[in-house]
Amino acid sequence: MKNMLLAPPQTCGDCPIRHRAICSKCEQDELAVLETLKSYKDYERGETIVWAEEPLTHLGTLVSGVASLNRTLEDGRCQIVGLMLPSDFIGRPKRNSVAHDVVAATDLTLCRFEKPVFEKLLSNSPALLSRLLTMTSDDLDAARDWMLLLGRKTAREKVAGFLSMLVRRNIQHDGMPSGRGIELSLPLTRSDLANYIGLTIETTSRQFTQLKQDGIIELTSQRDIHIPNLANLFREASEPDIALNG
Amino acid sequence: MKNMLLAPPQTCGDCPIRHRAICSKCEQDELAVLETLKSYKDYERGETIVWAEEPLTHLGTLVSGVASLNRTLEDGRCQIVGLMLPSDFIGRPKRNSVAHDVVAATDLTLCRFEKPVFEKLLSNSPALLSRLLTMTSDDLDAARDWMLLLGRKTAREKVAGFLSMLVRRNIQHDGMPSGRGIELSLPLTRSDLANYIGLTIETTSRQFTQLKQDGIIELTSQRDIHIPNLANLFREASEPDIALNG
DNA sequence: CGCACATTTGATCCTGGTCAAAAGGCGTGG
DNA sequence: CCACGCCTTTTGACCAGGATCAAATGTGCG
Repeated sequence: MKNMLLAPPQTCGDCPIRHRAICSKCEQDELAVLETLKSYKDYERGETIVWAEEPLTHLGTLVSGVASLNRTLEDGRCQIVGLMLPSDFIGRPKRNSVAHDVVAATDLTLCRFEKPVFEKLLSNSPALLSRLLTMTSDDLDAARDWMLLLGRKTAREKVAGFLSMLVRRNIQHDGMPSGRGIELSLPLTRSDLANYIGLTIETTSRQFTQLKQDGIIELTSQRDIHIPNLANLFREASEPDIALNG
Repeated sequence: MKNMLLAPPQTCGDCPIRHRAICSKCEQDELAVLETLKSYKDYERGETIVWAEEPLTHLGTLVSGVASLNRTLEDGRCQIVGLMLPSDFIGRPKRNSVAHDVVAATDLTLCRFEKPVFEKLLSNSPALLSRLLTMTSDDLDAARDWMLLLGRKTAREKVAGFLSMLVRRNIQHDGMPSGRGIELSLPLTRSDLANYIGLTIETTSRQFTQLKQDGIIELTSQRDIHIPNLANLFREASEPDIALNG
């Protein structure tokens, strides 16, 4: 067998992302209902979870792994318009399709509900509805941040900006690192990465070697990065380093 | 006086955007409550309605005119990350600031609520909450569409794509045009437009003259455009012309 | 009419794209 | 354990689309 996925949690109480997913505002009684209606499904790296413009049958939360939202033009040009990490919500209620493919960037596990079932839950649970609004608003803010990166930043800033984004999302959930440095593991291939930041693989690669030579990052392996100084990275990304204060 | 704005409607019943704004799903009783709490405010072209990272005191709906959401870097580079047209909702509940300036691109009128007041309304009205979720999801879809344009499209496609987007939004509200052609009035200066599609004013202008020479568009005045054939425009934008069917 | 500002046009430069080849990783099988 | 082949990533040489700098033209308003 190609790959063993971690066994998904059996109960919501054990769920590692329980406190930041769509269900995080639900009380015990609501949670009990969700528990009976959810089901887990695993996908392998490269599998398409949802096809653009095709009927959307399930909605759900990413429990582990990484997925990308891919928008592709007829001639093959591709832009990744969203990166889904554990606890992110995938799909859109009250719509029978979405405009992008959802693709497993790594092996991953989904906690799913059938779409009509979830829609009914939503209409009966203000906690769920309000949490989904907050998460959607956060996604919108992130998308707009990314528009600035795509529209106005240089290749070097784009790569540094991507790494900064990953660091921020790590910090958000794991807390501040003890020292000033930090370890990072890339969840994307160079090709995905390029499609996410609006460059070619070649320029992306070149910028990586540049940042390495300039001491901003250190590659411990193909996928693992050590960042000796976060402030330096944020500066290269032309981002305010608010994540370091507060 | 520099400019007379249209008098805003006195009652929600007269409101021109009543059926597609945040309040469109409210019943008469809820509407009556909103009526007592709303207030109108006019802004002149160029005025900043909300400053990025500054306390957000009001939320509301754009009644008339156009506003842009501007994200600006320290060195002056600017990207417009959203274009607000009448009926769009401005601001974010449960957050005390936003990451972008909101700027009046034309003279405009807002239908506003004080933020804490609106938040209370939201928590008591599923109709309001659910409508806001739908609108936010639509904004997210639009932002992701735009990421594709910013990250992967050529200058010519970007300009054509901008015009296509305007046409679609017009059609959405006014219905299909009778003939195959359509009139369009640009709500943005060249500079705003360039900042929206991630180009300089110079390239934007060059692409306009190109599209003009190629017969895709005809400029009747600086701001007014005639599009003889929509399908041609959509093709230049590398967009599927779904808006023409259905 | 004349001034201020927006837009267009022109000439040149440079960042990132393209095409091509080399180097590095990794799994399979001898 | 190593050799082979496949695929990903890096590096190189060259090209081109859009940026930059500068000037001309157009437009609205006092």
